[in-house]
Amino acid sequence: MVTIPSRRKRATIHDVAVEAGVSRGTVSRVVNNEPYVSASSRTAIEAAIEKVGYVPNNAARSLVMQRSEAVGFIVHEPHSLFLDDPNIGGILLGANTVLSRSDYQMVSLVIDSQRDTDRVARYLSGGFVDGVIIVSARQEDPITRVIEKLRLPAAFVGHPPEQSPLPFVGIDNRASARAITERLMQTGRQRIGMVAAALDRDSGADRLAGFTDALGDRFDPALVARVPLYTFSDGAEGMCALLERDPLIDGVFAASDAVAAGALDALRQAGRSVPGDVGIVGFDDSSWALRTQPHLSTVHQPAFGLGERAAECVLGQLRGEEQPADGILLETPIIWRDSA
Amino acid sequence: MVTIPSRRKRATIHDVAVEAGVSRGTVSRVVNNEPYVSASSRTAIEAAIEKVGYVPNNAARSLVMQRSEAVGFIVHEPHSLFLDDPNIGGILLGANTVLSRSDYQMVSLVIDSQRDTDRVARYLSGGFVDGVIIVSARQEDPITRVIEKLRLPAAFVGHPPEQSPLPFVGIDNRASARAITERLMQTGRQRIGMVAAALDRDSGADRLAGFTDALGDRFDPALVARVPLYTFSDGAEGMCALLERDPLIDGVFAASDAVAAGALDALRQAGRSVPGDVGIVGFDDSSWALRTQPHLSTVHQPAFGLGERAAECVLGQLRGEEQPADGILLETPIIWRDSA
DNA sequence: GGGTTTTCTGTGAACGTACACAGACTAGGT
DNA sequence: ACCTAGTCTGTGTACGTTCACAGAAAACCC
Repeated sequence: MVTIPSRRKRATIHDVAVEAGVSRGTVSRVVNNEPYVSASSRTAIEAAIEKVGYVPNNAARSLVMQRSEAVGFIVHEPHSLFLDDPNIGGILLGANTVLSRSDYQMVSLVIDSQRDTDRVARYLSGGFVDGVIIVSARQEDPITRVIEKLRLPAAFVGHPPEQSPLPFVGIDNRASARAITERLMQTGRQRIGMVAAALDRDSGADRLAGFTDALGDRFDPALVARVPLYTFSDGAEGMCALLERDPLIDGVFAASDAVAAGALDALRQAGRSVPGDVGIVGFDDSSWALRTQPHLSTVHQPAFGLGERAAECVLGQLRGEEQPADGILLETPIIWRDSA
Repeated sequence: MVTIPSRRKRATIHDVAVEAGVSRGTVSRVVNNEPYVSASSRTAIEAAIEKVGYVPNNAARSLVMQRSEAVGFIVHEPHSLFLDDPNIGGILLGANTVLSRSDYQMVSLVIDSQRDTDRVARYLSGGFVDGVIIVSARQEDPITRVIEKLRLPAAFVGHPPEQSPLPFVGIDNRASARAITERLMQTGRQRIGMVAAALDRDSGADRLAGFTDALGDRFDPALVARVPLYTFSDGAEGMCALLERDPLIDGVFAASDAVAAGALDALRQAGRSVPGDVGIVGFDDSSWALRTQPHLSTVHQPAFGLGERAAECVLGQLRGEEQPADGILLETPIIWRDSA
């Protein structure tokens, strides 16, 4: 049998008590900054803590307190999207800011395989977190079932799974898509198409629906190119398809800024000028929008704000406040730049 | 006094035992898949688990087992870099892949303020993780002190803090920078400059040193523009400065792909063609490299591999294997594309 | 000086699990 | 019929905290 090398044994509250010549209770009071401890005991205990190198054991603490002071942040995205999606970082930072203010530790859990899913479900069940923020959940997700079963305080960012009473915070993709498409029409574009992406997800489907809403009678299904992902390369591909179907196209709504950047690249290769020959708008107002030439007109997605609100929602539940049953939708201002 | 709403009490192993008419020990054996339990007990216990909705309590388990089966992944970057840096995502995914394979849960902790630093230090001390991977640590970091004090198995990605015996995995920035600069010279560029960034960090300083190494006698300090960050906008700014100092410049090493993309933009605005008038190379081989026109020649930084190796290093320590005292350096192939 | 309040301290129980141990029962061989 | 080995089960203890409680000591008031 292999012997596991014993890491140096950690000092416990009991060691400190012995060293300082007091009892566990008194040490506990000092550690937790409670009143009713004499100055002499306090200094002795502080010296003892320093001497033996004591750090409290959170596992023991959270066992007896029945809480961990931590909130999970679950990202459930395939590789490529996780790396590319500019929103996730903003959401994460927003959530972390709010949680940090209340002295909660945010722990992010990345799900990247079925094995991950099961392990994260166990992790959540295990009492390592008091609440959870979920970014882009899947339908029929074991994670969602665990949350409901445990009544774990939770908040979804984006759409929550169907039939689920869990709170969420998101944006109105459909209305935003309609609004920016209308602006595109108002600038006099005649033949307006869309590079629609990620139609298997709510955000993708809603953006297409908003586009259709805005065009009304003028909607032409031939002018919609469908691509699988919100990526640069899919954007370029979609744009090529559109140009082939209608060389006279003069307006394009790209389902995201990354898609728009790809489309822009395809337009340049085809020799079209933007915004001269073709006007193009994106969605997200991510860092992509300022990297392109010209800069993208787009819908601002308040990623940081989404993270903040989701965190506040979870903290509210932790404090026992009643949360609005239906979700919160954040504003999505339209940013008008040079690409249309 | 405010009453905290009591969440429904969770079922314990004891509840399951009562429900199934057996003892705690037997339930524990079923839960942990141990032998020596009769078929009848097993089925009764499984039914009882399902009925009472039992999930093991990790806090209790990790208290008694003295380990948590989790590894921390600490990201210590200011906002803007965290969002922009294409490497972090790759490192994270690589680490998660390896940890997942060994059934370890990766928990990422983002440090974004002093308050975060202290809280993360407490978190690590608390026994919530068995090991830790640190991306871009700071000198004089409380985190590093905690790790040394607890003898927590750790691996740094990038340079470890000075004087620290902790293992790390990284790349040889200096040699890589020299190699790509030499390739730039071999293509016949005569007046070669550099947009150097992040000189307050090891990676930035090493890349400049490598550039200097390669040029030898031909090194001209006037042809180095220094900018604070690895960003698109700083790259554009640095390139403008170089063009002003020497309009005849015909080769540029940008300290990162993002910097190179910015420089490319500045060159376009100045009416220079790439690679016709000016050859430009980047560093990282990030998603930036294929988004530019022309695609960037660059140094491939094996982000995913760095994450994998760091995770393997921590797992090795957890298994009690001796680790190489000095760090591991990964290969950085040069990718030759169209920009030079 | 006797009572009351306030401050301070120690002790025992609990949190939910794993593990060692002891004991009971079964099966197989002589 | 006896011993042995293997299978199965229950019990007590430990992990490191927090918290309620009980009591001691000090401070205050008439």
